[in-house]
Amino acid sequence: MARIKDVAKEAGVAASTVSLVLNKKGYVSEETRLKVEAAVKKLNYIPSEMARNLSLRRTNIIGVIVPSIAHPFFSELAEALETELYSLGYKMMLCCTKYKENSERKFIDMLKRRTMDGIIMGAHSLDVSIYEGLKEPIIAFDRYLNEDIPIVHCDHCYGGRLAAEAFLQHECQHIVGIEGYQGVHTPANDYHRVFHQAMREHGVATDVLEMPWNAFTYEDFLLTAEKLFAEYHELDGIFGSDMAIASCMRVAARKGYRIPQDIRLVAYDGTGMTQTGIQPVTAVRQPIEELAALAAKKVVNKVNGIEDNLPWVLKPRMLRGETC
Amino acid sequence: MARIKDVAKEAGVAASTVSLVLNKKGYVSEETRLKVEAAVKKLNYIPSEMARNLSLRRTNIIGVIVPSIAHPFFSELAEALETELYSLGYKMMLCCTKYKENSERKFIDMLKRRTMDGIIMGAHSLDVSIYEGLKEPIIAFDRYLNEDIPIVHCDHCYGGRLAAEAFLQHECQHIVGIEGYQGVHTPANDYHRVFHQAMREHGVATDVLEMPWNAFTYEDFLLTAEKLFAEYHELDGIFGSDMAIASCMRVAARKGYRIPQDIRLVAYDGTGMTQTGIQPVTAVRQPIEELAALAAKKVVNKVNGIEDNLPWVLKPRMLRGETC
DNA sequence: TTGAAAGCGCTAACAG
DNA sequence: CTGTTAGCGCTTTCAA
Repeated sequence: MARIKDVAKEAGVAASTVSLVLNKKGYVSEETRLKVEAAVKKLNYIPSEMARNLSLRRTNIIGVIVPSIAHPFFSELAEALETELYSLGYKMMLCCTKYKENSERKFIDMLKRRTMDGIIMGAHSLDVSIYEGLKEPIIAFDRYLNEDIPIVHCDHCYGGRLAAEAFLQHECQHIVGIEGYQGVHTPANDYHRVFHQAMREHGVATDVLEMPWNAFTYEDFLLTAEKLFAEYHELDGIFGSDMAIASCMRVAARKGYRIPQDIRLVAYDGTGMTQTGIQPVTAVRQPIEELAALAAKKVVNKVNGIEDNLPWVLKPRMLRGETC
Repeated sequence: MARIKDVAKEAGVAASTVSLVLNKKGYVSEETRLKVEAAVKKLNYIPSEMARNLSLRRTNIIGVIVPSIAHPFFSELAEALETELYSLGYKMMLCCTKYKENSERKFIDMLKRRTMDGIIMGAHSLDVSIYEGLKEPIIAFDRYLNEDIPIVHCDHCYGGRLAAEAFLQHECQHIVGIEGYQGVHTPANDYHRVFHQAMREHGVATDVLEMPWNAFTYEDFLLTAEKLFAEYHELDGIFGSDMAIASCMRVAARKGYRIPQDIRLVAYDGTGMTQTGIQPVTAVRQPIEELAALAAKKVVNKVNGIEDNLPWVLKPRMLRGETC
């Protein structure tokens, strides 16, 4: 492996000059530039990023922490984040916490070790104490971590209202909401709160089925759907995340319910999966790409000590489907 | 930020001794160990990974290149890869090539710059020349890159036969296969080849609809499904990837086809999405977790110069659904 | 416009 | 068992 020294020797200049040429900094005469470029080509020189990182004290890596990536919401989010970070000159290191005891803490350790320059944190932490006093650049995605950590999220109150409006156009009597584990402190809890309140105001009965913590697989959701239909017999509406609704459709169909005649369904998230399959689902769509772009820009700005006045909250919108 | 020097001074020892303690290497007396540990705690010392990387010439990062992560197959794959890599002591850097011109080449450049120690390459490259003469550790996932790059993949010939058997239990006359862009050199092309051959041998007519290159979004698949039903009117069977089949279900339902009475569907991949929704899909399931574990182990072994005799090819299995 | 020299913060021979 | 020394390969003052 050729090093910068070798290139310098080959070109008959100093290493620092090679550095200047490579990074297009300072003033270098055309002549020496050409000599250096020729030497680079001849030796097939490729600078070591590790050395560069150490010298510059930055890696241009942003860590992204999510519970799971095998989940439509997080997979669309991760894709958008990666694309946006890439266009900002950063690479994305991914951590899925779901199956890994303590991995969240280890990831925060990496941040302190400067393995990455900053973090976008979207996992469902129960123990938020590890974020206390953290000086490194970090942005929360749809999670409350602490007062000092800014948080990018969707306007879930508005989302809850959209869902309520969809149901209120029909004559539902009893709607069950499938919620994530309530021990997680997230703005997303708002959409259920607002939804149930709106339904109550209109005299519609609602119930809540809470998912276990960190349950994100198809199996988890199918089990929950089974439980829901076993527990509630009079229901005529279900409100929950895309995965929850997809699983309920499966169980409802098996039990002979017709959708939407017997039972109405509204999904929250509105990822691509709601728009394929036999019946496209009526869904509240979170603006995933825009949220990701925002989070990426904000964390990069933070890394570079730039203040911005980008918004923190973006509005969802309704996707009209055939299930409500 | 405290450095190893500061810790050494605080503990009254040399930096190298601190290093030994931190990395649990060599022999260090209990007494000095305690002194060092106390100093570490007192100064709140966290070693810099960049310096470590430079010194060791390794980052413990594995790059994973896929076309898109917002796609059920790749998202399940990425999750499994990340989990496996994590358990082997590696971090995963992700690159989605779909929307990024030239990003594949840039990623290979990073490998040469030693930004990461190795790569698992699963994107749909058209230009395979960038892999020629590559000395760095790289494993291909379901892609032919060149003679020197080993490739982990599913036994697609067997998968094609499984799909054929599913259809042959019924009386199909005309089956259309939705295929990926054939310009990509991948073992996955085998399953269609084997499938069509088997159908021909049993006197069943088949046709092929080819997707454009790098088309992986829900919209891409919905367009293809529309095209399929516009082009073929007599069809009574469709074979394609999970996403293709999900989209066809949508269009078929809209056109009034009953599934499976009027039209039979078999999906290839068998990701979680096939098992939710109104009708669970009959699918050939690739052993994603096992493939990922294999690819991860192999790339790590390659990074460490270890020869292994782990298998390269794993068999898929049939998931019985309601669509065929 | 260029070069010498001093880091960046850690690891690893090697000597004692 | 511990300290000295010499890197790892690049960047960046600062002088010339």
